[in-house]
Amino acid sequence: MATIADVAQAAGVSISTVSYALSGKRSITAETRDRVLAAADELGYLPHASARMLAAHRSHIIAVSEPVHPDTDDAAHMAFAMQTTRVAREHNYDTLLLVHDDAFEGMRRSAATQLADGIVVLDVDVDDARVPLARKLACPTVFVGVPADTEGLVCVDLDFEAAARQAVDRLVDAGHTQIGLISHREETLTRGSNFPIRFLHAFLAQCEARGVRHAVTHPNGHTADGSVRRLLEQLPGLDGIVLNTTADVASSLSAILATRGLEVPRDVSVIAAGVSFTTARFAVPFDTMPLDAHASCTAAVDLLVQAIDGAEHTPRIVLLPPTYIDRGSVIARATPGSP
Amino acid sequence: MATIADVAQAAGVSISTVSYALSGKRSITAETRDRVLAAADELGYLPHASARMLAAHRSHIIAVSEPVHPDTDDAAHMAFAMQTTRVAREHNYDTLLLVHDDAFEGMRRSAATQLADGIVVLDVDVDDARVPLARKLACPTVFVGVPADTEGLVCVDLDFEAAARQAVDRLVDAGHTQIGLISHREETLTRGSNFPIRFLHAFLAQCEARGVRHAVTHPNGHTADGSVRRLLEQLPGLDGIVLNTTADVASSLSAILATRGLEVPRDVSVIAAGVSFTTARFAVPFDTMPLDAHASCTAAVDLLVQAIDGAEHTPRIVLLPPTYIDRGSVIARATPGSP
DNA sequence: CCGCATCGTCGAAGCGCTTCGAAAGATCGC
DNA sequence: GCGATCTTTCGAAGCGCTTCGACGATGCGG
Repeated sequence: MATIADVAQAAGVSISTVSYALSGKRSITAETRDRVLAAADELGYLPHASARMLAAHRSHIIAVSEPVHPDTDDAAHMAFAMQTTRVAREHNYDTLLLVHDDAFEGMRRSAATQLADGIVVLDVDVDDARVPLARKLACPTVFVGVPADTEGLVCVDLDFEAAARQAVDRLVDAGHTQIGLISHREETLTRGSNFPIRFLHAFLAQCEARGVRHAVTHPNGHTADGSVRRLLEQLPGLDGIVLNTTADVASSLSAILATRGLEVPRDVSVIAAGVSFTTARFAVPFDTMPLDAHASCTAAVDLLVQAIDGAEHTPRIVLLPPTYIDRGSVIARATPGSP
Repeated sequence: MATIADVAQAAGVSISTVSYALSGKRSITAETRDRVLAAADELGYLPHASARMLAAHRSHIIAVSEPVHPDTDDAAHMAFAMQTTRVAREHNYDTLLLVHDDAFEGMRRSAATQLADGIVVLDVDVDDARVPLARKLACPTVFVGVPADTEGLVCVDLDFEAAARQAVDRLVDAGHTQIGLISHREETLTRGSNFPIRFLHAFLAQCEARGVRHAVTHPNGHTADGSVRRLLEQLPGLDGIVLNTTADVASSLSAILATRGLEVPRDVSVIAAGVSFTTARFAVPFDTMPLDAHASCTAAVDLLVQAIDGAEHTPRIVLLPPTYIDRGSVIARATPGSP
């Protein structure tokens, strides 16, 4: 491998001149620069990565922490990791993949050894162990997803409130008249993230605004059993359900509706909004408004690179507009009075 | 961040003593070593990654080249990348993820800058551009999958011949009497990889050995159209099909059989063997014997780490025993004469 | 025509670690 | 009891790069 010294010799200049000619950090005569560039090209010179890292105090590597939660599916994981990698390359960063147990331990390691300049935390849990870790790491970190306690963090996530409004609008526009929201469990609302609460409030507000009958329920177990019962008590003519809940509750919904002779979408339309799991593999796939991998990873990497480059890295939550994915679980209802 | 000098000072020894105490590369008195370890622990010392890389001429990073071919699905990609990462960690290596275009360019870059100590090439194409690249890179490389020209390469792949034999055995054991093989296109056999040929020979040999009627056909387009016609001409009572072909031909099979009133598995059983794509999402999912991510990535990383550590890295093809994945496309046939 | 910027280039000092050779003690045989 | 040998530790030389300060050369105004 050619070193910078080889290039310097070939171009008849000093090592520092080569460095400046290649980095452009000091002015160099055009003629000299061309000679250096030609020599570098000739020799196929590429700077030795670790030497550069050591001297420049910068690795140009971003760590991607990706535990593989059973809730999310592999294809979704891949999409996020890949997007992060793709965007990172555009900023001239490589990505180190940290999976499973190493998603946690690797964060500590790559930060402490200064292997990574920054960290992107994927597949964030409400009560994620990587949150306190990130706080004490002294390494720029961006979360894709919002945990319960966001104190001091930079997070990118779906705009929950917009998702709630859009879900209500979809149903109302399609002629639904009685809409139920299956939210998170009570405990989650009280001691967990404030995002389920914000979703809930936006849902209520939008239902009021559109003048549609509605009801809200919180599951008490891991199925939608009680929730469906309570919704039907309040809204006997229930024809639309919005899900902003956990994967197990959501996946049980179709079967539970079936026990009451209700079928999706024939009798009830369903939209899963602001959920982090995929609904594609459900027996009946639901329309959903997920966190978009492309948009969120682009935003996350942009924020991270800014932070690494010393621009501001103040704690904040960046909310991205939802994208609606139609899987056929919402159909138009004849409005009362129509044929 | 604490440096080795801090540890040395705290332990009251020289820098080199700390280095040797931590690496174990020279003998150090137990008492001294304990003092050093205690000091390192106390200070939370972890060696600076790039300094170590530079001095030791080793990055402890493995690059994972993963273009994302449309043929393979995302979940499969993820499985391979993750397994590679997991196994690499067990050897104390981190993985750099190179995707899309960068799967190629990144290989060159990470090898030339000595960012990576070795490369794992995933999702290998028959005629893969990364093959000639790997040859001139002077960086240990292992392919997971077998390209057409394997000259000078280290590859890990499925044992095609065993897969062919096992496919025939399955069908014969389940009472099938007329088995057809849909192989690759003629051109592929003549100028491409020799693995389709080896599969074909093993298929023929096993059919002879089991004394079952059989026929072979090569598709001429991108569907199984002509192949099915030719097979039925030679075997009017065709009841089993083995696929060792491309994704597009395989995915067209069910529909083409349907035009002749044949249904899988009611009338014809199907096994896809030694194919690199997934059949899980086909309208009718086929039983398959794919390259196992866990086994192949483990083997690949083991080989790679050996090569990096200076043990032998002689070109070779490592073939792994196939695993049968049952998706219900093979059912038992009543043998002639049975009720 | 001299002093003072300005510009382009160079030399050298690190960055934090590994590793070689050697020094200093300890141990042993004769 | 003294040289030979072995053990344990140290000092210093890099690894290949970035970057700071300095230096000679040029251009300018007074």
